[in-house]
Amino acid sequence: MRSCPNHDSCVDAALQKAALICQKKGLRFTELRQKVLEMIWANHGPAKAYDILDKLKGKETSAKPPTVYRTLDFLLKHGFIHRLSSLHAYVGCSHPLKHDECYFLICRKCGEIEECCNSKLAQAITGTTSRNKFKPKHITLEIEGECRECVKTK
Amino acid sequence: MRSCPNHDSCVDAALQKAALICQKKGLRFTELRQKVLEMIWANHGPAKAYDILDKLKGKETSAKPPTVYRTLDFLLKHGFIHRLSSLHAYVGCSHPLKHDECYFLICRKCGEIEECCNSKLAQAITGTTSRNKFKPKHITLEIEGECRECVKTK
DNA sequence: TATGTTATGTTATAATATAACATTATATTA
DNA sequence: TAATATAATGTTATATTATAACATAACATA
Repeated sequence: MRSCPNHDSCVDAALQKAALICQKKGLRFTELRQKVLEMIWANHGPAKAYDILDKLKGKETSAKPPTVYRTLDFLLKHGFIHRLSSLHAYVGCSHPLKHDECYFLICRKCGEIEECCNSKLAQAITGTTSRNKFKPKHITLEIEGECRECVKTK
Repeated sequence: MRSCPNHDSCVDAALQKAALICQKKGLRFTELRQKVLEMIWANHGPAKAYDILDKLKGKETSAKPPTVYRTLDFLLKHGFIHRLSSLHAYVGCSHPLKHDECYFLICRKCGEIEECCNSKLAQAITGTTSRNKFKPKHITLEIEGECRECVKTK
């Protein structure tokens, strides 16, 4: 992980945050959900549903696609992860509860994904939609390219 | 089509534009490519690959998935259509050649898609990426919600 | 402990997309 | 114009992503 020298603490933080939020909201943070969230947080890159499935199978269970997709739905619904449409993949959310709309910088080279929550950008989007009298419900903004580090090491 | 009183001319314009560009660039605008582009332009909503496939089959051919996907690739590559990641669908581009990055307002209710090329928005995105020293290669911005018309007719 | 609710298991299949190789059509140039 | 190269399409097979539908198990609450 380029951005985090101690990734374990990164994962722990995410899991603890999720546990806390679940507690507050009266949601059940089951072992399965924990495991899947942890797998997604295994790195800051995109996690694919069927890779998660394979890992789950490896661990013990007779996991099947619905096992994974239902768990992903739960995690998505409560803002613990995001779905990256352009990649058919999922990534952990670093600030669940704060806000819904997140934008992503996706590095083609190292695969790292940076969440990027920029108020100017948010404003520009709102500006566009309101000028069009369009009522936004969900925004997908995924910017694919080369990250800071990878640009350096051409 | 809410936005175009005479949609036929809309389709014709798109096809003519494409034909012209192909000619200039020395690309072959084959019958298949024309047909597929026309099908995508059949409305201003998202066109799905397998729906196109079905229509093609209906027409005559022994069309198969690669037939469609290869044609879509061609149309995408040369900017005649856009892919909407969040919908697994494709939509005609109303100004091929002008620029690469287009943003989309996707109406949940009527399904209409508006291309929306806003320089402020483009600037905001560039601002964000450059602040992050991120070199963007491809931008996916899809805003799902309710369009002007559908908001009215609640 | 009975009951409703939520979560998970299970089977099957739908929907989206590509790999790999064969054939046909077109363009080029000898 | 025939030979050759290139681009387009045909064909078979399969990979990848995702959901429907129904069964069972776990948990929360009365």
